[in-house]
Amino acid sequence: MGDRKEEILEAALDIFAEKGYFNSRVAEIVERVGIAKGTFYLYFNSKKALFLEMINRYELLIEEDIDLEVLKDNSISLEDKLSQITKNFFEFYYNNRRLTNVINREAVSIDDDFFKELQKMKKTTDKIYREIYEMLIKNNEISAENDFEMFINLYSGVISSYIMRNSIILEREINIEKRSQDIARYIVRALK
Amino acid sequence: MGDRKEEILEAALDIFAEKGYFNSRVAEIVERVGIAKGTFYLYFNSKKALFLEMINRYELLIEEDIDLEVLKDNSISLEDKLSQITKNFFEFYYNNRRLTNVINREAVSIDDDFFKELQKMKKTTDKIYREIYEMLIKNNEISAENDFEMFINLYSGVISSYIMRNSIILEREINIEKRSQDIARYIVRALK
Amino acid sequence: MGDRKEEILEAALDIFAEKGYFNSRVAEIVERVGIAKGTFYLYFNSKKALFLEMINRYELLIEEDIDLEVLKDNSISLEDKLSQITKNFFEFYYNNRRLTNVINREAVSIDDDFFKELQKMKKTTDKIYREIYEMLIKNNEISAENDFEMFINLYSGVISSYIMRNSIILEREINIEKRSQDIARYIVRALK
Amino acid sequence: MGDRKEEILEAALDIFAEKGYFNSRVAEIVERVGIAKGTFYLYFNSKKALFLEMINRYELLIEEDIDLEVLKDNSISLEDKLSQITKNFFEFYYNNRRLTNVINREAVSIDDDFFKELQKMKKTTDKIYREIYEMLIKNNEISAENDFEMFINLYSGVISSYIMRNSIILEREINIEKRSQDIARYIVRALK
DNA sequence: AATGAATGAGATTTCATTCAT
DNA sequence: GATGAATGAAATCTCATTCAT
Repeated sequence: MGDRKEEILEAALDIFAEKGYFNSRVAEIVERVGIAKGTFYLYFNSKKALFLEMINRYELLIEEDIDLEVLKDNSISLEDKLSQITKNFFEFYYNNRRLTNVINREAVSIDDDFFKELQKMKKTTDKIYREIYEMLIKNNEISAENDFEMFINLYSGVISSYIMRNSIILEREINIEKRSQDIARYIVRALK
Repeated sequence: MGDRKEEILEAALDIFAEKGYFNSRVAEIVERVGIAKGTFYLYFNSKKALFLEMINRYELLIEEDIDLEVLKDNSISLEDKLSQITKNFFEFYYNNRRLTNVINREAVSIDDDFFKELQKMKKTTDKIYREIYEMLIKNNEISAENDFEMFINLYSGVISSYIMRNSIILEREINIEKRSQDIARYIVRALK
Repeated sequence: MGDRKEEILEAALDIFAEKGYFNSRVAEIVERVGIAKGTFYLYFNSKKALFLEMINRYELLIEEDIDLEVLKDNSISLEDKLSQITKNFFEFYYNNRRLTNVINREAVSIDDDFFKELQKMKKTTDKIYREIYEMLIKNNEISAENDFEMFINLYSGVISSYIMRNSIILEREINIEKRSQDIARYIVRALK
Repeated sequence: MGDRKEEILEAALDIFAEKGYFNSRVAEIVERVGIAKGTFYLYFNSKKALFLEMINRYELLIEEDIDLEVLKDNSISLEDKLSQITKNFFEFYYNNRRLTNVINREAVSIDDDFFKELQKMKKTTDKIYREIYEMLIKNNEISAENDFEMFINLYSGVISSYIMRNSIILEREINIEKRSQDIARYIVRALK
């Protein structure tokens, strides 16, 4: 069954979230799943391959889950648009918070293969922010004098900051609804 | 001499910056310094102790280098104040960019000792942002309805984002002067 | 059907010839046959048992295929007799060249069970050479002062050398007809 | 000390001679030397690297130990020349009999790195036989109609055969002096 | 203070074999 | 007969750390 693979990924994520990739042992992962060591290698060629697949799936998830349709809706205000997308980001990160943490943590670990996979992911998120930016410019919702670099750092910066500052203590909750509105309001004020 | 210790820290930073803490070997560090393995342990109790000292020193550096005096100067505008402090942050990060990268990277690596050290560092930077925030509130330079959480995420978020997005490719330069002014302007607009 | 067993032996020989016994995996063998791993163990108790059977069959083949009848024919010369037998050896080795290579290669691998099986094979070939030797001595075709040890080393040595020197590059062809005549001529000259 | 490396090579040879390369474990080698596992890897990058070095040293030994000077001495007969060289070969193989066995055994193990190293060795021995062959042809000591391929198979064949037939039971002794003379006599008779 | 050979616990990975279906 | 997922013992190799010199 393909479920066995999912079980391994799930257990690995638990362990990685708890102690980081480098401090996690294949022995612990298989113990948590309740399988033999050899079984692990039926599903993944190596511990590294498992992590690469994890990152890869995360990337696909982002692409799928961040919905930009709202940008095209002319009946709602800029602030509401950004608020909804921000909420979408927060929800995505919240729903995948362990994975988000694991990847953010190990993110720049210098290993050529990780680096490539993470660059791919960066491209994906950059593309999302660029779409938002261009839609806003096109509709004259933000001033054309704001360059993209400024926009992405301001917008993704505040979101990341929320995520990361709160990720260390995972349990600490953010009021997503309110914070999304706040962020949208500030961004609009800053960029209009 | 005490210089020997500095040499080791310097070499370790080179290696950590290049391949991350976990992928770096004590063997490589001592080879770069040109000393024997045993010598390393005359100066540090362990590889981990070296890294903890590195983080600790970084923390002291921040406290020393970020100058908040400008906040008290009533002759200059809010925007200029923030611009100067932002520039101060950028310059600090730029001057210590390898160390900044190394620490950001490994920052959340879950190991109790690292965790404690990094929490201490977080307290230090939080304290700096809090001082800025309170000064601004006290002088009515930003609206009192902005809570600190919002302020720090917005402000430190955009700075971190600039640092991290550009850190991967270290050579890529930011126009610090201009970007500091831009950021200050946006923050003021957002929070006034 | 019994064919299944032959298929496995055939595939195993392919793989052994390509990478040697120790570097060959049961997984590869069954994959080549297109059967499941479990099926392999319906036909052989172990990977080793398969190899032992392979060696055993080779031994039976030699006994069957090397035809010593010509030695009894008084109408042909010593040289022609040896030439025909030599040709017979070469043809046997050529027809079973992968198997010959595999067995020569692993031949002395010290494992008690292999050792026993290979000793049995050595006895078989020694017996053949001894029959040739005794026939030649009996018919006064070679001088009685040549001892068997000398004979077998000279005769089997030159044949083996041809086989092994050319086995590494399997494609390289020997002109069997001519080389058999040459060898016979030299042996006769040397031993008469 | 470099002696430690020699100790490891010596112990490895013992074990390889006893059970073959593939059946030997690094654990056994280090146990025999009386060192820790890690120590092994200070001297050799891998088990394979150790074996490659072993083969390489053997090759250098052959080149050094087989003395062809006698061929140039016009005061002695062809038979005596060959006898002396044959004795030289036998003595070399006898003095290095465990190594000879190990290498012959694993010789054709198909692994690209072994293959390359063994090809190098084959070139070395071929060169020695070719020098002998050409000296003999030049001095008209053997008939020019004998081609090199025939010569090397006949000559190296009988020597190898003696070595290999007796290697299985290592203790069995050959009367080197007598057998060298015999072989020389036969070769001369065969090729004159 | 400095050395560096030696350590050995422990990590990842392999693969012949089993057994419930 | 046939399957193939699962096993787990055992192998190779790593590397932070020690300690006699």
